[in-house]
Amino acid sequence: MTVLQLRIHENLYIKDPQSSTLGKKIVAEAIKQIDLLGFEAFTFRKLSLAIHSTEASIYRYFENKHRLLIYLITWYWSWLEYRIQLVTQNLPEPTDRLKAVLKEITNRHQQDDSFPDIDENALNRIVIAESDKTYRIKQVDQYNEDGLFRGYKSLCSYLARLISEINPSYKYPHALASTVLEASTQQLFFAEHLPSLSEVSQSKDPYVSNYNFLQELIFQTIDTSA
Amino acid sequence: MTVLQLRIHENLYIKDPQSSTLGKKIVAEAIKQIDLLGFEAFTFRKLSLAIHSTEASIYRYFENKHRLLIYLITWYWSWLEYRIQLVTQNLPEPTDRLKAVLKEITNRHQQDDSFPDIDENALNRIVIAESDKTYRIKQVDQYNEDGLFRGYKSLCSYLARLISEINPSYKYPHALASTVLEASTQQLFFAEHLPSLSEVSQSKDPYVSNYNFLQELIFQTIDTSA
DNA sequence: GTACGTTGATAGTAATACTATCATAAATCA
DNA sequence: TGATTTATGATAGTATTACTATCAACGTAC
Repeated sequence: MTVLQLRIHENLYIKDPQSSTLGKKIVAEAIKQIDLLGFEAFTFRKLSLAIHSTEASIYRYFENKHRLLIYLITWYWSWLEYRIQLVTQNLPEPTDRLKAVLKEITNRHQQDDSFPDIDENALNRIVIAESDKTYRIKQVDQYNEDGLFRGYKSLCSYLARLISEINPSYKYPHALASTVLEASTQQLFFAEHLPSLSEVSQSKDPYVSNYNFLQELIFQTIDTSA
Repeated sequence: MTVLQLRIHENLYIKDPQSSTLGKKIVAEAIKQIDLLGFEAFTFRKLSLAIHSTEASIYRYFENKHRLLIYLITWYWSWLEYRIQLVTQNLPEPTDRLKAVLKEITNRHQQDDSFPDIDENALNRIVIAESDKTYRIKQVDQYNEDGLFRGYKSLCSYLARLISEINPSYKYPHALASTVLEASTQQLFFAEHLPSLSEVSQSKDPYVSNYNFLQELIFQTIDTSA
């Protein structure tokens, strides 16, 4: 299988971690540790010890641990968009495309051999647990200006365009798209940790149940027959 | 106007801040500072300086700043539920009740004279900016066991019951309730900081636009005519 | 073979999130 | 009134974090 690389916005790193062995080790181990410890308890010191490197070296790749998190989450959204393109290529009907997109978004992902350095499954868990932390910060406006959220915004506007294609008169395609995207991870988080907030928790396969919930939500909302 | 008090889960504080002058000052100033600085930059040291007290004294009320945040956000959800009860009292039709509830949830709140110590407007901004931080933590399961999220869960299940009343066959009342509750603050956050993620940002009054978006979302989703 | 770029080693700093101890003033109770 | 809790303040101290700075060593490229 061909090994691929995703282009990640250059403001997210100081030195491209995909360009060196150490960079790849930093990213791979960061995914492991954030998944395991949670973002708060994760530190560059722990990371440096695990890969037998130093804090100073890691700082040469990432300005701080928060930018590293945004880098990882952005990588995930970009990867999702790439997979969505693959999956929707041969679907002429926008309705089918939307369903396929939702399937992909709510999928419990396995290792993607096109990107051998990244553990997509662990990254998926990180997205579920930590993705909000990318933008729920005081500096959100500055970060946004610097283009750090383009990965997420790109995916969201793709979804919004698809919604508009199906129902051009629907007034809130972007709001619906962002709501569904957010809910897609939120409901899984609730299912695991605050089960009384979502029926998804009672299902044998929460991922499938999540898909059903969101599919109904989106199609009912933009349904023109009403 | 009668001055009221909300009962907040006792695990959220060490000593009830509503029981003393210092306690009230801590809460009032914390709201000001978190609103102004954001939760990350907010510290007990800054807070203690502002109210001419000491860190040690604040620690006698709250175990740490995170629990103080949960206390504030819980206060807000409980207050919302209290207001919702007022507003829905005389509405026999569940459809009218749901609309009134949504109006209340999406309202840009003003000072409530029944609670003179709390700046509801600032607290509303804190909820929009920081509410996720209450539960997006590694200790979420322990916190949940300790009952720290009952305020939010109570509001969510109220909404879910209302949804079920309108459409008893709808399969995801809690998931829809939590999605709408989350979206109600999220969309306002996006409108202000990441406007391309929501049409709500383009409206003259984002609060009204947010209401319209959510109202349509919820009623279309549980509509039985389809 | 030299120059440059990458990494490692080490040290240091300001701030944070606490914990502990003791003194003092005020409120409570007998 | 006097004794005793109780609440707060004052002060000090600690481990950890999130960096920044400097210099040495190593390998590669020209």
